[in-house]
Amino acid sequence: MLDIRLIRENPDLIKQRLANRSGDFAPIVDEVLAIDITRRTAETERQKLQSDRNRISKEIGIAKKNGQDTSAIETEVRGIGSRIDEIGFEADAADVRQRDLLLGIPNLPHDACPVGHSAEENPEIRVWGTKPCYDFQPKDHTVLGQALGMIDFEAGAKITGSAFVVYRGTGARLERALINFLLDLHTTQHGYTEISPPLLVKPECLVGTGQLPKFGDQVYHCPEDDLYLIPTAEVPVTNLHREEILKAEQLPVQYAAYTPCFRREAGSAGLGTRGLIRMHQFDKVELVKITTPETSMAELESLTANAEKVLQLLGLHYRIIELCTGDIGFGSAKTYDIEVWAPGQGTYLEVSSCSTFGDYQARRMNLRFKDAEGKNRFCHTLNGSGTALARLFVALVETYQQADGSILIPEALRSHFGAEKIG
RNA sequence: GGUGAGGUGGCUGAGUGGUCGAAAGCACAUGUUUGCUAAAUAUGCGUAGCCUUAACAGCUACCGAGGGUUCGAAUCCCUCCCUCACCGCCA
Repeated sequence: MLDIRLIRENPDLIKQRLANRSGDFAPIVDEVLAIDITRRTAETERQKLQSDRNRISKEIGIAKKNGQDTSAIETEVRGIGSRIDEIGFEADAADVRQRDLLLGIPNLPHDACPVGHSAEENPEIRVWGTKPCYDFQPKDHTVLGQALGMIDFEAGAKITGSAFVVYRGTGARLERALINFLLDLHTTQHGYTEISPPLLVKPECLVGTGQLPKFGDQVYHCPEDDLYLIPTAEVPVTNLHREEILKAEQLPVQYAAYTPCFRREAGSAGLGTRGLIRMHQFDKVELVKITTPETSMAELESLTANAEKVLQLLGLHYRIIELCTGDIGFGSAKTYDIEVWAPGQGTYLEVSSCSTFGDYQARRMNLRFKDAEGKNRFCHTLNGSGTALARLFVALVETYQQADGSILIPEALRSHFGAEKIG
């Protein structure tokens, strides 16, 4: 959520910076400005009337104590009360409307975010490793995995539906080994505290991180309890500190959480995403940081480096893409995507998206810290996958496939997996 | 799910209709004093909104949440949430 004061004082600057995103938000900004005036006018009037009523009510109390008749003055105050109700209704309605509008405005792209219109303009920042060469035609993970009995799409479709998968045998074991490998790496080497959160959250948590109200069609909802299945651990973990005022010395907060993620992927059907690449449910280890405004940009670099370390240790070729203003997420101020090479696909797969949200999420969830001067300020929040499991699974299986269809397990993963190869 | 007891400021804890944003204590901050640690003493010490300002100040709201009664609610009524205890059920 953007600061209404900033919008009020620099409307043109705000519009200009939002114009670099995809979508036209100038009309919403104008509506916010108009409703802001309505709201404040009504609020001021209400407060004046409340002040009058408070003063007169006190006088009534004193008069009654002295045994005086107060019926006339009580009638007068009753009139003030009904006016307060009327103007208050107006003020509250404007307040709700203003907040709704503000929740629909995306974050301002950071100055360091490259300007561009679409994904084609995302600059490549760096590349690690090289594409592996094979003296045979590398196979797709669905072919390899199904031949080895690791993954079963038919079973997933049978018990739940399409885009759900059953891992079995060595497939399930590989998934579990990867989860443990990732959590161990981030908690013991990178200083993150492990979190295992609920997978169902209240709507206000999704508002806090930005999925609601605008992207409600992408999350699974349990209407009887008004709870949502998390689309990413970012939601429960960042919201751990919602409505809190942290002490400056607590920062940065660093959490690593493994959770399944649930996404409806509405509108994504038939987009040529075969196999494990786009599922309604997938595992992910998420990294979340809560920082001061001064350190967030440096923390984004270290967060990204922490995620990259995963691929380096597993020996998987990848590249870092920086998202341009036309392609960054709704709440993001600056984002790096990590894309791993999948030989069977002949393409790079996004396995991590590392973003700083500035104070955008913190405002939505009222997450603050007390600075050295004792002032309460909004924190900055960051998160990135460290990493998504299903696509990591794909890259691993496809990269380490052998001519005979077996899969070699990279050195770093062997102690977690408990074997050197599959098949 | 049932019954009972509770939810007040960072913490403890008063307050059952009237100048209560809320006593007191602790913690914290600052000053003073006894040449240090410590003690004593004074002052300050919640969050947000509105209106203003060079700054201060002022006003309004907030005592789990939301409604209601009233001229006036932390205090009375209703609904809900949470915590604790016991019972039932259960991985």
